[in-house]
Amino acid sequence: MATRTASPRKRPLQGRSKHTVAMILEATARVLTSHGYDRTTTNLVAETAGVSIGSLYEYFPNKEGLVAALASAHVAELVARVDAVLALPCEETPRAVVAALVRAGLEAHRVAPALHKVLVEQVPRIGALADAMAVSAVLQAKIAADLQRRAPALPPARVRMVALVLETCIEALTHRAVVEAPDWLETGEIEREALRLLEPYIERALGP
Amino acid sequence: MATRTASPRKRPLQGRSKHTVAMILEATARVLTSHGYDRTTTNLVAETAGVSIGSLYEYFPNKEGLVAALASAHVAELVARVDAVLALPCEETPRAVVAALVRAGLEAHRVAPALHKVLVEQVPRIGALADAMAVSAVLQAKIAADLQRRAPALPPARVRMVALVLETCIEALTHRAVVEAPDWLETGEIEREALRLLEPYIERALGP
DNA sequence: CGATAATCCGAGCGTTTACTCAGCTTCTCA
DNA sequence: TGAGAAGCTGAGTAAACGCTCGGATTATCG
Repeated sequence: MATRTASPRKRPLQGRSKHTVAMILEATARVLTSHGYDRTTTNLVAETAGVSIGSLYEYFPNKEGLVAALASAHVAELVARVDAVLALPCEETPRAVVAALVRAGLEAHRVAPALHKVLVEQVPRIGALADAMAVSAVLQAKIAADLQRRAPALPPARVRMVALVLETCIEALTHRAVVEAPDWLETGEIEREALRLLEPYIERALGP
Repeated sequence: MATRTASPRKRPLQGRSKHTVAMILEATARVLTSHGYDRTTTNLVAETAGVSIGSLYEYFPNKEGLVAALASAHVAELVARVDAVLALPCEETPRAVVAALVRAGLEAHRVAPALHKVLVEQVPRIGALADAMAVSAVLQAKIAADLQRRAPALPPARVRMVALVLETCIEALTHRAVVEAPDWLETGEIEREALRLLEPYIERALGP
């Protein structure tokens, strides 16, 4: 079983192996959503991808590595979206920024709700997976920095708390929508309600 | 491995066996917090409890059963606390009810934050565990019913949405505090901030 | 073309671990 | 007090599954 800490593996150089890696990741996502984390075996992933188990282990150190790759792709996308929002000009009202953050969180989960559900509910947050899935701290720091920039007068401790609340609620509402009612992701109902919750909060927190 | 669906086992009748079961559950909690879910083996639990593995399987159908017992105890406590809050007289303001709900959520997690952290982060929500850990829907229904009682004029769909937001945010903030800053559970800082967020929201939602 | 590197293959090894069972000990109660 | 019920024991079983390894196949390039 081993569970070694993600040892370095061969990197795909030729187009052939790049394709193989892509197939493996795609298969991982498919197996994960259809079988769940526990019943996802490396052999099944390889078979589903149409490659041999040996090839799989050329590029991924272990089962964790497969899932971590998917998770960090998602995390990277989310971070990118948030960065884009926080690059908005300083003149934007806090409401607008919050609205954009909510939208960013929701957009990032529209792609593959079923996969996200498995990731959230079944994948144990330990080892490499823990790091891969620990976005919240990063996002909170980014949001806090941005808030501080827009409201320099506020004490940093206060800003951090507000960032925590914002990030926590956006993530929670997004995930609830993903796991309990994917429809609401489409209709935008969750988005509207999140704003009803967070806009007054941010106005009071930053405003006079 | 099997993973059969929680088959019925012997129930502890004499005081001796009741004590054994208690020891096993206590050991489960200890091993869970110190080793994590994956590294929690039934043999280790039995050893830690000071009983034989055979005795363990007299009372618990499988590994899931152990964890499910802990989880549903926690869930039962939480539900009881929420029920107590919702039994408050109708004259109470919505703010007061929300404050009480926040407090209930936080109180229920003060007992064993480390255990809750493992339960939330590492235990896969599948099979028996899924049921055991699916409180949110139940709580939302209870909260919705109460809100409707206090504001009969509101459309049911709207009430359900508000209940979802309330329950989601309380749980999320509570869990964040548990896993990221158990201190804030004690200081009451999280509680105050949660109210700053939720009181304006509920007033607008129920009010004129 | 020949040589070297990159890629791919898949049977099977070794370990882990949930769980059983046959027999022993302790309790209950008529 | 003794017979049956309840409880306890722990070495052993069986099966799952992650992962390796020796070797075949294909690409790259002088």
